[in-house]
Amino acid sequence: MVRTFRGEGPQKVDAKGRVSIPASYRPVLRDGDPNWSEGKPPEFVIVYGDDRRNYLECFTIDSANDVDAKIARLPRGSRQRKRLQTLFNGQSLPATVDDTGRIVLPQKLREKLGIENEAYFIAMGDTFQIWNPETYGATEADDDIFDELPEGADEWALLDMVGDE
Amino acid sequence: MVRTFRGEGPQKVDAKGRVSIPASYRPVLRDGDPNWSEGKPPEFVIVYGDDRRNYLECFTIDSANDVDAKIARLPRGSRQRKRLQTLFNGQSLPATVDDTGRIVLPQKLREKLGIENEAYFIAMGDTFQIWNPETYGATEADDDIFDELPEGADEWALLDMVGDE
DNA sequence: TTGATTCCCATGTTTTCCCATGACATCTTC
DNA sequence: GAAGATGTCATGGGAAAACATGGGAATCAA
Repeated sequence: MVRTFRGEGPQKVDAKGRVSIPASYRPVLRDGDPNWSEGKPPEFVIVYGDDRRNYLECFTIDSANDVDAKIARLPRGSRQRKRLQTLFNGQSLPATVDDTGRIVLPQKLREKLGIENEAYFIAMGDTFQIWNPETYGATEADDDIFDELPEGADEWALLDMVGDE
Repeated sequence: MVRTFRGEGPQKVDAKGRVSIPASYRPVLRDGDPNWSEGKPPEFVIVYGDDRRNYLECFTIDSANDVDAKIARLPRGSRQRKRLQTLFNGQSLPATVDDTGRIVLPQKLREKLGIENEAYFIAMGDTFQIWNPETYGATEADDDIFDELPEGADEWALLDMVGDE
């Protein structure tokens, strides 16, 4: 079973909003879709959020279900639950990978991100993100936690902040 | 089986009160209607409540049955039970999706919400809501728990308030 | 009978589907 | 090991289907 997205890179977006999903993500999407079977197109979930969020976050069906289950454990009517449902159920949409490995980014989302003819994909563990290439460059450059590490430390130092189990 | 509504957006309401149900909700409504079969129009339940409630909450037949079952477990004659029955059985009505994917919002409900020619749909897990677009904008804007999160945190931080099992 | 409700048909637009092509990379086969 | 064969991938274009929305006639209800 494959469950972690890996890799990053730019991808062309055509006039209809179609984008190829990086080939290495596709098996992960398939495996993460409990309804998938040979011949059917894999489905997944795109979370776009409100205007503070300038990228798309993509979940396999399985991980989306996990999140939904977690949300469902919050007290009904609580503000957290409402907010999370707005984000995760409202400001999101189901997507389908077609048989050539593409998805369609609806115009609404392309406008939101300012994407015209290129999108930047980056793997993020059990999700992946889609950015406007320019936004991605800018945001990453000026918000890098690595810059805050002590001189000489390398990124793995961040891992030591996790307790083993 | 599809069970989670996803997506949001405005939808035109015509002079007769007709509104298109967002296409992505339709399969969920169908799957949630145990009586549905090819060719029949899917049914669901609209809860409108009293004047404290300024939106409509829509349930699939299945989830409406779940709610009814839960209510039935409350002590007969208890105030909670009475209140919930009033809301859920009394201040609600059955609805049918026609073959073009629309429903009719009765005039009474349009007046209650102040809806004239547009309605705002938003998915909320196993239900979806219908708002007057202005009311929705206003309510969301001034009650956002996200504004209270620490600088740099994103919405998922809200999820951490849930215990894992 | 008069307004409201339902049903049927119409239309412009958006999405989806199906087919096609060119770039690579790999595998074959002599 | 070189020319071709094969496969995957990214990308494009046109046709077909789905969708959102309107309008009118038929039906219903009070």
